[in-house]
Amino acid sequence: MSRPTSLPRLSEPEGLAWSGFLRTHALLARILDADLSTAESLSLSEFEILLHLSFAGGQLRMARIAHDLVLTGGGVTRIVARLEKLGFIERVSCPKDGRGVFASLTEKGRSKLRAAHKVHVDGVRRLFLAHASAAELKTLGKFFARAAQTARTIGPACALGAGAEPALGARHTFTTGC
Amino acid sequence: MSRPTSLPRLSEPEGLAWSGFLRTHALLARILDADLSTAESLSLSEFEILLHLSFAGGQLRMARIAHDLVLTGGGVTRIVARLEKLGFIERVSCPKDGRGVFASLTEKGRSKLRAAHKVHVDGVRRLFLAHASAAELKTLGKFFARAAQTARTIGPACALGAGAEPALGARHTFTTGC
DNA sequence: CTTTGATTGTTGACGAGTCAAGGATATTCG
DNA sequence: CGAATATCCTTGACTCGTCAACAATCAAAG
Repeated sequence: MSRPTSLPRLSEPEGLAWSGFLRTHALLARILDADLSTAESLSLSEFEILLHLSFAGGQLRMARIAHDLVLTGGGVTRIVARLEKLGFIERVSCPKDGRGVFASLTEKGRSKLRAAHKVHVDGVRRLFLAHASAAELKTLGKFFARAAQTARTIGPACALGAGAEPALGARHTFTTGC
Repeated sequence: MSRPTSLPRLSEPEGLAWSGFLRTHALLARILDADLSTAESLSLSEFEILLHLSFAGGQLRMARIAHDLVLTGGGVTRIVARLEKLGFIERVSCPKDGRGVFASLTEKGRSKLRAAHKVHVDGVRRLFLAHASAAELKTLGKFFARAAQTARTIGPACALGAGAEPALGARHTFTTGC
């Protein structure tokens, strides 16, 4: 009875990889968020926006953040609103495009980020990086890059918002230009 | 200026692996959920509970589901309530333990699961499995197993609910016994 | 038996982010 | 120029799952 009938089953290694992926993500997200929250009163998604801004040189437009972090426009508006109220971010309207709004790291935000980053990196090393050799790490990186790439271009089976991407492949250096 | 000052940075392969992990999960979760929703009107978490029940032989106690799928007790109560209303699951109180409640797959639930499973597996192959060789798949599986294992036993830095696990290591066969 | 302590599942209150609608600005084309 | 169309951000309504409090039950110890 316990045999799940005739499901188009995954092989065992397939199943282990996939379910491991899901469970690991759920566990790590929960733990990292908890660590960050108790240590720095920042949620993981708030932190990730701060971090992403820093990587990009300090400011980024709302839509870009949403795309990069796989969030909704509305979602970003709200997270940024939170961060702004805390003084970690400033909204700066874009001069060249009347519709555009930059989320811009403040000095307070940068210093908060430094503190939070320590906690975060610590957790990532302990929970994630510690389990892979240098070679495995490279494999992981390439694998995820392929998967993410495909997911972004292919999208849902019932295609919705795909098509050739606009302009976010390479450049990730100083994005201060509008 | 664009250099993020003195963050205890991750090396490039480390950063790529970690951020790839996050982004890939976000993308795939979103797509798989959308596919499942439009094709079978089932959310990903609802589907996962159905699937997990099937794997376990048909029924499982609430707490066990919560543990295995990394959810909260309250969360499971609500998802199961939804599935029950749809007729895919039945609540059966546990005879040996007055507090216990089994979530039990109904025939309707099994057939729904079969349909949804097809869609799901299809997506997983296309978006995830397609990007790894057999060898890489094994590496992934082992890596995630180690990570999840550690995450479960170590838990948050500010330890909360860890300790030696109760009894869910091996047995995963016919769990029909109470 | 009874008391104390731990577990189990449910529920109200809430936070987070999605979705869809809407106002504002850009862009394209006639 | 002017109209049609697309993009950007925000907001109200809503869904989902968490958190904390609670009632019920079990387990251990006196």
